[in-house]
Amino acid sequence: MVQAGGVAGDQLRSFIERIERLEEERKGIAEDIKEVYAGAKAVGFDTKIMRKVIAIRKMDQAERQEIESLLDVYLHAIEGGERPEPVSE
Amino acid sequence: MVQAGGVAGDQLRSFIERIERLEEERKGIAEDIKEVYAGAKAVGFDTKIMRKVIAIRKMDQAERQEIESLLDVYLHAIEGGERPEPVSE
Amino acid sequence: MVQAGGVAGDQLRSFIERIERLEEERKGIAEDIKEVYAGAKAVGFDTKIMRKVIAIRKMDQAERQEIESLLDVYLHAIEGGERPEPVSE
Amino acid sequence: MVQAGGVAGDQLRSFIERIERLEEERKGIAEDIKEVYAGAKAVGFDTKIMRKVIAIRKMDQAERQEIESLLDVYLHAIEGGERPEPVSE
DNA sequence: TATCACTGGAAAACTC
DNA sequence: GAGTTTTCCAGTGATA
Repeated sequence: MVQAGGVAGDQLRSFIERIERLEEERKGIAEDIKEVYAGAKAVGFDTKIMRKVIAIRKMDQAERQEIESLLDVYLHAIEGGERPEPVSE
Repeated sequence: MVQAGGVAGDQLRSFIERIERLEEERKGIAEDIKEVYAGAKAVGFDTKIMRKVIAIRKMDQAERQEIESLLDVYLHAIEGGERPEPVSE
Repeated sequence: MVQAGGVAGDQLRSFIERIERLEEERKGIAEDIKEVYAGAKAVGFDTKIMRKVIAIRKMDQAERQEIESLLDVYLHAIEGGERPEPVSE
Repeated sequence: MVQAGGVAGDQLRSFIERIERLEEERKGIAEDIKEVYAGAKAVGFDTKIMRKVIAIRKMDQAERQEIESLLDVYLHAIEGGERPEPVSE
């Protein structure tokens, strides 16, 4: 055997290096974000409020997606004949 | 010493039993919820859709709370003099 | 047109509200449990171990129920006049 | 009155949108990482161990950087003509 | 039964 | 350095 690991070892190394590269990137982006916050703070904005605003916008977006997925489910149910219409009677 | 644990043991036992009782309750409620879904399904409703609706309503509520907390932070910031008004200039 | 929210709508609304109420309760209990853990931690207990203990007791209980139900089956078989085979193996 | 959304508003909006874009990117990378782990798992590697390996390599790297920076300081001191004390302790 | 999403706890990161 | 918030993963429970 040539070296500890052999082919499996090469494969493992490849996976790990890919992850490490991605984590580097992610770290870089995290720093960018931090810098933007710092810049905003430097010109007088309250970063705590900014974070809240961003959180709310994120929730909005998530909700919109949920509603769309609801629509999908609903249309699918109609096709399937689950319950004829929401309002019969 | 009378028995393994003594006073500390009694205390621990008490904590654990309280938790177990609460978990029983929680389990009971989970069963109730399941029953309600079953009842709804029995009269023809699509539980998948129901779950979506409930999830969306939950998100609405969470968002409303986030907005209120944003307001709190905002008012606090004004008092603190962070940034005079959102729109100066 | 009856309007969205006819009888079926009322029924659906009722189901959903019941579920939401139950989920509220469940959430409340989850908070209670957390508080008990916090209290235990405050007086020096290791909550991680406590969780293990509770998990084990739960398994024990499940086992006991298993045995009891086995016993029930066995006794019913006897009452029914069938001659149960002696449990071999 | 300039209207909510004057210059300060534009500036704020710009900050927030930049952050949101960066968070999108970060999210994408996080997903990539997850996929790599999934791929590794699929061919039989233990991701838990992989995480450990990566953590250790990160520590190693931090250590190496520590050493290099120490070396830098030392070399600069030499160039500057100061006579560094031999590293004692 | 097996996949699928979700909840809850543990760990990590960031802020102050 | 402490405290709070995000992030991550494992366990649980629902659905098909």
